[in-house]
Amino acid sequence: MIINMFKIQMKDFDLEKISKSGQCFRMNKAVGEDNRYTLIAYGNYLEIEHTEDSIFFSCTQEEWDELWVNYFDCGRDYEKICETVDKEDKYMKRAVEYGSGIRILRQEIFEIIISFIISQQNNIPRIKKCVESLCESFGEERYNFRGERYYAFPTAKRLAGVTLEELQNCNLGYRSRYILKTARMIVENEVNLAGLMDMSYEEAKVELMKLSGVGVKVAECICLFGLYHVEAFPIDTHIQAVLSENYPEGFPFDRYEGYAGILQQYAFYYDIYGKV
DNA sequence: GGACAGGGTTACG
DNA sequence: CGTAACCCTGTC
Repeated sequence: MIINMFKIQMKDFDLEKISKSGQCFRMNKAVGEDNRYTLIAYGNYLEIEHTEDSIFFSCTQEEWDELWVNYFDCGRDYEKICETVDKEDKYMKRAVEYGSGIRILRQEIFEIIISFIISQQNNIPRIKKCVESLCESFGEERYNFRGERYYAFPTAKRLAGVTLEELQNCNLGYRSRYILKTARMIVENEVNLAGLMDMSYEEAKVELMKLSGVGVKVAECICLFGLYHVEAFPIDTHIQAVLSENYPEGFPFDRYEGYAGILQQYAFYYDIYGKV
């Protein structure tokens, strides 16, 4: 059915959880297919099918090596990370078990910046709608291997050139102003995206907060999902509730130095979906 | 059907 | 430095 299926075996890889974990907004379950997902990233369209013992990707080995192996963070051992959780930490033990299969994707920086500006005071289904609307309106039109049309995420240059009225058609609410200003700042090189890659987490965070609509929380999300600083630990309303309920003495950041953000992702997922 | 909150940030006082 | 205002939808 799918042309150029590339097959791998990988543990800790659950598309359902990754797609619902609120880190990416363009990965979706294929309609009517339980184990198949579609994804648009870095301008490419990908289908993924999960069978009992293998995962199939609609790409060549070359494309896999060049892009997707890195995108799915295949070089990291998530099991090992989960094993470092304190046995006495019942909450985090449950969270990593419940969220087993979650990975942190290495996504495109500009897409992450805009997506997480949209995410403020917003919920995941609506964020997805907004992002998709933005892509349909301003993203480059392309065709997948099935001959179906899809849209790449808009470039900064394209967004910087639109009017506020045009943006508002995407139902972004008050975030339209932020997005337009941020896109323009990036095009004007007031914040240099390539430069961000070479900065430390703390430096990148400060730099990102120059952008309109980017405060502490959004900057930390961008660092975690767009720059792959897995030490970034964004605290939103969910995580805030988790911390005050389960870590009244404070979260053990020292124990998880350098990768606390990955545990944050498990906790976030568990808090949203794990409650009975 | 109106009120409210949803992965916050900005711009005031 | 605390707090209201900001858009827009889905949900109650």
